[in-house]
Amino acid sequence: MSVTLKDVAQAARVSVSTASRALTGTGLTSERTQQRLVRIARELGYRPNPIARGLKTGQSRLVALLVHNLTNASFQVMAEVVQARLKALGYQMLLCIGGDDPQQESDTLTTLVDHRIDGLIVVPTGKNGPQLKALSKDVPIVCLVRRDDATDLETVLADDPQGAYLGTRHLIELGHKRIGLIVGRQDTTSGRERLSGYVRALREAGIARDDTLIHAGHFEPETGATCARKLLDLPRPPSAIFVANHEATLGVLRVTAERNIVIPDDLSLLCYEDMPWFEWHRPAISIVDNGARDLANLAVDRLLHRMDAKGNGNDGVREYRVGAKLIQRDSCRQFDAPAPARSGKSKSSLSKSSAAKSAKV
Amino acid sequence: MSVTLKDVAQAARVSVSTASRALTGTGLTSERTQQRLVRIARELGYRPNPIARGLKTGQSRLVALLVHNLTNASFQVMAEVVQARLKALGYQMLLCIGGDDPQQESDTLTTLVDHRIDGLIVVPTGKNGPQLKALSKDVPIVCLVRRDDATDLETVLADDPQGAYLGTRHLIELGHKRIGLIVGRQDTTSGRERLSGYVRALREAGIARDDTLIHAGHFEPETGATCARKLLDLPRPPSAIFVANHEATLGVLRVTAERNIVIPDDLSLLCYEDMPWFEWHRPAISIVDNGARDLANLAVDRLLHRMDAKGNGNDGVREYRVGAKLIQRDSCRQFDAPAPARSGKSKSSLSKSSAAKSAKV
DNA sequence: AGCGTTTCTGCAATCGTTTGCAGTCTATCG
DNA sequence: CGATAGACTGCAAACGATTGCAGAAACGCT
Repeated sequence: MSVTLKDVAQAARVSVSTASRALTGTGLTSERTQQRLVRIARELGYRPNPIARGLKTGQSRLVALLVHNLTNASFQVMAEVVQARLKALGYQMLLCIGGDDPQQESDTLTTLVDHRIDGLIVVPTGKNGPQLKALSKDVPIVCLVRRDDATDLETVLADDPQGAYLGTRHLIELGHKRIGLIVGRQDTTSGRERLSGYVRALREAGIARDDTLIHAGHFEPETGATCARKLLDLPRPPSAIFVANHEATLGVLRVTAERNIVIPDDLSLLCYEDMPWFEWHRPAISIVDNGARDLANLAVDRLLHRMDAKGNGNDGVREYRVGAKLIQRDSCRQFDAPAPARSGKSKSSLSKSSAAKSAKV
Repeated sequence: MSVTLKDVAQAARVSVSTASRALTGTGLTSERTQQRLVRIARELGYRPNPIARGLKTGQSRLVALLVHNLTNASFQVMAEVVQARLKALGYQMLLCIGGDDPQQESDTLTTLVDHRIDGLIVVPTGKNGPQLKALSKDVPIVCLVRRDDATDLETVLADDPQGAYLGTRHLIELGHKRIGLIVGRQDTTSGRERLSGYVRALREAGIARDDTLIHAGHFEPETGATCARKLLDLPRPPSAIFVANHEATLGVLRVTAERNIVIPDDLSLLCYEDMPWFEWHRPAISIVDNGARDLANLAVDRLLHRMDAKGNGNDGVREYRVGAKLIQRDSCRQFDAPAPARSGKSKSSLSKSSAAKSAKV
C-alpha cells in the first residue's frame, strides 16, 4: 500500500541496508548517496513504518500518560503540557484514563507495556505498587502527583504540605480560628500531606486542633456536599472552609448555595487547585495553586532523562517537589467579630474588598 | 526479555505455528493441544507482542481520537466515552490534541497513520480536507461535531440548527424580542448552523433580524468578552444573550460581572453545551445540551461498523444527527416590561424565581 | 490390507526495518 | 605497481508474530 524502504532502495538502485543507513543517518554512507537517497525518499513520499522499526529496535516512540480523569483541570493542563513536549521530540502521547480505579489501572498498564511504550508518566492509584515496580524494569516510569508507597519510583509531587500550610496560614491571618478542612482520602499522599500542612499552620498559630472540623473523603462532588453539611451543622460552625479536595469543591458550593450562605460574608472559602471558571465565579474563588504546569514539565524532564540514561538513570533523587502558591481572589474575608452584622451594608463592603484584592497576585 | 511465542512452543514441544494457531483460536488445532497450549501460555505469562502481530497483520489495535482541546467539557466526556467503549473491545485509545490548528492537525494525522492506527475519530479543523480524504483510503475515519466540507466522510453531528432554534424560541417565548447572539466562526459547520437556527426561530416569530445583535468570532473567552461589550453598548441593548459559542461563555460572564449586570434580572443568558459548573453557578445557567455523550457513542458505532466492513462499509448515509435539548435552569427570565424596576426588590424576585426553577428538568 | 479422507502439524516465507559481518572498491603509500 | 588500509556497500539474519502449503497421522471404508 504505502512506500517501503525496499521501494526507495530499488528506485535508487542500492540495497535496502544502504537505504536504511542513509536515511537513519547511521554514519557509514557516502555523502553523495546519502543525499541522493534522502531526495528519492522524499520524492516517493517514503515514511518509515514505526511498527517494523519498533519490532527490530524494541521502541515505539509512544509515551503514555495515565491519569484518573479529564474533568480535573490539573490533569487537563498536564495532558496538554505533556503532549506538547513529547510531540516536539517526535513522540506520540498515549493518554489513558484510569478513573482512580486499581483494576482499570492494572489493565491499562499491562496493555501499555504490551504495546512497548518507551516511557510512562502515571498518577498512581497507590494500589498497584508491585506491578508498577515490576514494569519499571522494562520501561522508564515516573509517578506524578501521588506517590505509590510500595515502590521506589521517581516521583514528582506538588508540595502539598507547604501548600496546605500556606492556605491555612492565610485564613488564620485573616482572623479565622475555626477553620473547616475538607481533604482527600487519607490513603493518598496528597490527602495526608495536606492535612499535615493544615495541622502545622494551626499549631504554629497556637490554635488547638479540633477533629470535628476535619473531614476526609473520596474525590467526588458528593463528598464535598456531605462534608460541608456536617461542618455547617456543627453547634459552632467554622468561619472558613478550606477545600483541599479538588473534586469536592462543587459539592461545597451547592450546599452553601442551598443554604443561602453568602461567600465571603458568612463564610470564607479557600480551595486547592485552580479551575478555569474560579476566576469568573462570583465571588472569584481564592485558591492554593499546585503548579500543575510545572509538575507536568518536571515529570517530562525526569522521564526523558531516564529514557536517555537507559536504565542507569538513578540519580539518587527519588522525589521532586514543586512549590505551591497562594492566589488571592474574593472568596476569603477578614474575620473580626464573632458574628458579622448581617445587613445591606455587607454587600458594599464586599465589592470594596473584592476590588482591592482582584489585582493580579 | 519477555516471553515469546517461541518460548511457549518450545515448552509445549510443538512448532511456533501450532502455538500461534492454538492461541489465536484459528481453527485447525486439536482440542487437546489447544487447551494444553493455553495452559502453558498462561503459566509462562505469555503476552502476544502487538508490534510483531501488527507488522504481519497491518493492524495495531490502536484507535485515535483527535480533538481540539481538553478544556471543552464536551470533548472531555467524548474522550471518556470513546475510551471506555474502545477498551471494552480490546482497543487502546490514542487521544490527541490538535488545538484547532490545521498545521498541528495535519502533522498529527500523518503520525497517526504512520503508526497504522486501525481507526480514527476526528473533530476536523476543516482545513485539511484533501489529506483526510486521502487517508480515509487507508484507515476508517469518522468525523465528529464538525464537517469537513472538502470530504465526503461519514460525519456525526449535533443537530445545531435544531438546538439553536430551540434555544432562541425559548427566549422568544419568555417574551424577549431583542436577543443577542454570540456564535462561532462562520467557516465552521456549527457556527453557520447555529446562526441559521437562530434566524429561523426569529423569522417564525415574526421578529426582524437585526445584524447588530449578531456576533461571530473565534472560540475563545476573549471573543465572548468583546462581543458582550459590543452588545451591551448598543443604544438599545438586547434583553437576552444566547451564547452559542461555548468557549466564549466565560468572557461574557466576566463582562456582566464587571458591569454589575444581574442575571437573569437585567439580562437573560442562555448558553450552548454544558459545563460541569453551570449547574452550581449562581444563577445556574440554562443551556442547550448538544448531547456530547450520544455523539461520542454514535461516532464509535459508526467507526466500528466501518472497521468491520473493511472498506465496503458505505451505507450511503453520510451524515448522522444527534438531537439537542433545552435544559432550563435559572439564567433566563420572563421579559415583560421594557425596563424592569431596578431596586432592592429585584434581588428577592431573583431568589424566588431561581427556587422555582431549580427543580430538575 | 490398501486406499482415500479428514484432521492436525510443521516448514518456511513474509511483514518492513535494523545491523553484524564480509566483501568490494578506491586511494594512498611504500 | 602491488599491498593495504579505509570507506562504502550488500548479504542475510534477526525482531515476533501469521499463514499458505505440504507432509504426517489417524480414521473409516471397501
